[in-house]
This record gives sequence, C-alpha cells and structure tokens, in this order.
Amino acid sequence: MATRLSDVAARAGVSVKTVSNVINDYPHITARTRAKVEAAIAALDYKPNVSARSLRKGRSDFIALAIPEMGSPYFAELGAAISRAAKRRGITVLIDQTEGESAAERFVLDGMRGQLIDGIIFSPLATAPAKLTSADTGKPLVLLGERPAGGQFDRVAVDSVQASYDATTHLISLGRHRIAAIGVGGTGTGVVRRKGYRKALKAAGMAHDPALELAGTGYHRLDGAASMRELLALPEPPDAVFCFNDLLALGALRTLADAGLRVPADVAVVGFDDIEDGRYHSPSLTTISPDKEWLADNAVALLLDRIAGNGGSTHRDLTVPYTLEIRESTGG
Amino acid sequence: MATRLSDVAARAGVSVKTVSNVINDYPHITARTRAKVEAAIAALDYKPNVSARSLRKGRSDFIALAIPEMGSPYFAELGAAISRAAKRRGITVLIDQTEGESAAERFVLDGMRGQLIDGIIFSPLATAPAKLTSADTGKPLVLLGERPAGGQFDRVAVDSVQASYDATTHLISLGRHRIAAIGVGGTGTGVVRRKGYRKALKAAGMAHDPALELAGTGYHRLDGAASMRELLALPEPPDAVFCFNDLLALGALRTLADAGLRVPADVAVVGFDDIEDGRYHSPSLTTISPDKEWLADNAVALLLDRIAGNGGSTHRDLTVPYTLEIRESTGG
DNA sequence: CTGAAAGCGCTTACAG
DNA sequence: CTGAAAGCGCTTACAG
Repeated sequence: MATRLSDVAARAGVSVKTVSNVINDYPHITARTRAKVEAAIAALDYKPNVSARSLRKGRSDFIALAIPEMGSPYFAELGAAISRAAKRRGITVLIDQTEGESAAERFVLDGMRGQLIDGIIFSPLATAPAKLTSADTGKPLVLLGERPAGGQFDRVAVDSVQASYDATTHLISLGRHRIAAIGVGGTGTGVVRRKGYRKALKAAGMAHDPALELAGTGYHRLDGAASMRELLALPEPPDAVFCFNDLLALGALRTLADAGLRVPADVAVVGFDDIEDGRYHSPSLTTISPDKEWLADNAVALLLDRIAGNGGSTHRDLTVPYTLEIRESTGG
Repeated sequence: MATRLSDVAARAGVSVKTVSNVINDYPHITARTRAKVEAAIAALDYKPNVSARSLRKGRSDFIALAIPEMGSPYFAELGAAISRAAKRRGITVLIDQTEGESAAERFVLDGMRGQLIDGIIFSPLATAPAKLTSADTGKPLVLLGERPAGGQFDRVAVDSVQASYDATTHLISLGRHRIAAIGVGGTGTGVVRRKGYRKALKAAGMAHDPALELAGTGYHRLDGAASMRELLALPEPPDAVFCFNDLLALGALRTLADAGLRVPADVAVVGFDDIEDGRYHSPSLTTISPDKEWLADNAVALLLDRIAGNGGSTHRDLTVPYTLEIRESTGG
C-alpha cells in the first residue's frame, strides 16, 4: 500500500542506495541522477518511514519536552517557543504533561518511550534534579528552571535570585514599607525567589516579616487570590506584594478588586513570567520578563549539541536574560 | 548497549516469542512462565523499542493533534485535555502547531510524519475541511471546530450557531439595544457565530447594524482591544458586545477600562470558550463554556474507533455540550 | 559514483 | 503452550 524506497528506486531506475543518498543529501550524486530520483519521489508521493529510519539510525529527530502542565500560560508559551525553535532545526518536539510527582518521575526514569526520542528538555516540578543521574535517563537531558542540577546536566534558567531581588527592589523604590511575598515554600521556585526577596529587603535595611510570606498550595490564580485574602485579613496588611508568578499575581489582583482596593495606590503588585494575560489585564501587570525565545532557542541548541556527542563531561549552565517590565500595577 | 527482547528471553530461559506474548498480554501463558519473564524484564530494565514495534505492527499508538497555536489559552487547555484523554487509553499525543495556512495544510497533506502516527485530530484554521479528501491524509482524521466537514470526516464541535444565539439572547434579555459583535468574518468561526448572533437579533425583532459588526485581523486580546476602540469611536456606541472568543472579550474589557466605562453598567460583555483567564478577570467574564473534557474524550474515542477500523463510511458529527456562564461582565 | 546484502528490534504466521 | 525464521522499511559498510 505505502510506497517504499525500493518502489522509488525501481521507477527511477537506480539502486535503493542511490535514492537513500538523495534523500539524505549525500554528496557525489550527479545532477541528472538526483533529478531522476526526485521526479520519482514526487510521482509516487513517497514519504520515508520514520520508524524504519529511526530503528536503523538509532536517531529519530524527535525530542521530548516534559513540563508540569501545558494548560498553564507560561508553559504553554514556552512550549510553543520550544516547538518553533526545534522546527527551525528540523526536529519535532513531543510534549509531555507530567502533572504530579509520580508521573514526572516515571516519565524520565522510564527511558522516554523506548528509543523513540533522542533527548529531553525537562522542567521538573516534583523530581529533585540533584537526585537524577544520567543512568536514569540514558539519554541527553537539558534541565529547565530553578532547581540545582547537581552538576549532572546542562541547564538553562533565569537567575531567579537576582530577578526577585530586582522585583522587590522596585517595590522598595516606590516607597513601600510592608512588602509581602506570595508563593514561598516548596523546594524550587519558592525557595529561590524568596531568597532574592529577602536579600532585597535586607539590602534596604528592612526586616522580613514571616506573616507577610505566604505559601499557598500551588501557583495558580486560585492560590494567589486566597493568599491575598489572608494578607488583607492581617492586622496590618501589606502595601505591596511580590507574587512569584503572574498567575498568582492575577489572582491577587482579583482579590484586591473585590476588596475595593486600588492598585497600585493602596497595594502595588509585581509578578514573574510575563505571560500575555498580564499585559492586557487592568491594571496591566508589572513583571519579570524572561526572554522566552532565547530560553527556547538555547535549550534546543544545547540538547542537540549534546545529542551530537559534544559537550563532554562539563555541564553547561546558561542564564536567561530578563527585564523588569514596569506597568500599571506598580504605577508604570 | 540497550537491552533487547532476545536478552530478556535468554535470561528468562524462554523464546523471544514468549517474551513478546507476555509484553503484549496474550493469553495461554502459565503464571510461572509469566513470572519468570517479568522478573527478567525487571532485572534488565528492559524497554521495548517503539520504532521496531511500530515498524513491524504498522501501528504506533501515537496520534497527532494539530492546532493553530498552543500559546493560545483555549488550545492550550484543549491540548491538555486531549493529552490526558489519550493517556488514559494508552495513547501518546504529538502536538503540532500549524500557525498559518501553509504549515497547516502541508502538515496534513504530508501524510503526518511518515508512518509514525496512527491518526490525527485536526483543528483547521486556514485549510477548508470541505476540500480535504481522505486521499490527502491516508489516515483516520477527526475534525474539530466550526468548519463543515463536507461529510468526509468525523467531527466534534460545539453548535456555535445555537451557542451564539444564546449568548446574544442573554444580552437582549438584559434590555440592551445596541449589541455589537467582535470577530465576524473569515470562513469558519466568524461566519457561524455571526449567524447565531443575527438570528437572535432577528428573533427579538431587532435589525442588525453592519457598523456594529467588527472583523479585526485575529482572535487575540490585541484584536479585541482594537475593535472595541473602533466601536467606542462610533457616533452611537454599543451598550453590549458579544465577542466571538474570550481573548477578544478580554481585550475589549481592557479598552473599556481605559475609556473609564463601567462593565456591565455602560457596556455588557460576553465571550466564548471559558478560558481560565476570564474566570479570574475583574469583572469576571460571562461566556459560552463548552465542555472541554467531553470534547477531548469524545474526539480521542472517535479517532481510536476509526483507527480500529470501525465506523465504515458513515461520518459521525458529535455536538459538544455547553453552558452559558453568567458572570460579572453581564451583571451575573 | 552505484549495487547487493546485512541488520536495526520487534511481531507473527508457521510448525511442532 | 513454545521455537525458528521471515520480514516491516530503512541505512550503511563492503565491494565494485
């Protein structure tokens, strides 16, 4: 039913090797031969069988992207960018939602779908990267995000401590005195960003108040809204909030609106991620904006380089450029 | 390097056929044999090679999902749901961003990555489904969305005419008299939803005013914001707007806020899709909420049924349940 | 520059 | 119930 390489060879009057050479762009083929083969390919509408090719070559030109959830705007935008970056290089990305701990871990440890994929870009949520060993995967892996890689893998991440420092310092420069943080806790993002937050307070000679550091159960609007309600119930509510991602900030803004408070007059709000929602929200959201295209492009390049056998045993740690986008939620 | 089926067979002291039988859950295997094989699989950490299996069986248990853009919340949420629905059935989803016309069309016509995938769930934007023929794909295909399938393929879609009728009727029931529509035009969504919009106006004895029907260039916040600005510049601006998706509505709300207009007091706004952003926005967005889980589950089921060779030549058209979620943007 | 042949790792008739 | 062997459609040494 499906046309095979040998059908093309027969029609073009050459050997299968020659057809394969043409398809794989090998040199030393006369223009005439190439034209004949290409005509046959077009006439038969031939498509190489990826399974066979991958079985034989041991490479598929597929990479996996494992992210906690693709319904979350930041990851959706990141996934889209990585998908594009890979496509530019002739690579296809399979996107995996890991959702919770067990699934994420199993995915990585299960060796990523047999031999199908050449490598993986992994944004861990539950799995501690430091506990991953290359034996677990058996394949090239690039880590995304805050969590220390334990020197085992290549990684590309924002300098979250510095970015959080900048975000908090911006709030301080506005003259705010009670600056809350939403999203502390956990083992990754929450820890690292709190570090930058506290560092900025300290640098300004301000003490950090545990009552102003809210943990919540997740990084969604719902959690931001709930944390903000807790903060407003405090005897002395904050006049500024640094939310560890935009979704939390959007939830917090919702609570502030419900409470009839003005942003930024009563409470200034900063987020992290620069998702599209925040740019169009009223008030628009001041946020840390990591360069997602840069991130995507470099993560893919790093992985492909590793797949090609380069890099050796030194593990590279790339720092994603970011800017602080000052918008209405802090009076910008 | 990688362990093979034959390694497992050797270790378990059985033939490769027996190992294959165990892996594929074939009957007539003694518990003892099964246990021996499973022990060997565990000991060697054996993972079947997907390429080899797929080459041999002609099935991969991969399906593709082709959507215009995964960075768009509706598609991100839908992709997440389809991914989950497929996983429940042991199927992996490859997500493809088609972005524009040419890419989308080429993807489908190029036979979907050789033989790798078993079928496709396709949300067309540029390609006219009626022009697709099964010869183009050679594989089972389920269509998503408004555009008529031309009776060639299975499809699952919301009854957009009825839903738009409901949305518009809701605005009429609020006593609004100048009801605008944002997102008309194009060949799919814009046409169908305008049909329901006009139908509702007519049923209420109201004439439709072309000046109140805005096309815009896309379905993003940016387009909604721009269209809303045009509407406000009208000699007689609208007192209600039905936006053909939530992103347009969110953009429109932003323009209204900038203009100092109150929602819903001055202008009531309704969207379509029920993306998470709209639920947390202030004001929260009244919208048509299609049951995305239902959609995902049925699209996957339909495709798998087709892959299994069922369905024959009759093409099924499934209608997704929806509700009108009345929220603050219309005073709910 | 091209051809004939082996082999990637599975599954599946075909025998026993 | 199990074993030996062919074959899915490619790519790649190996000869010529």
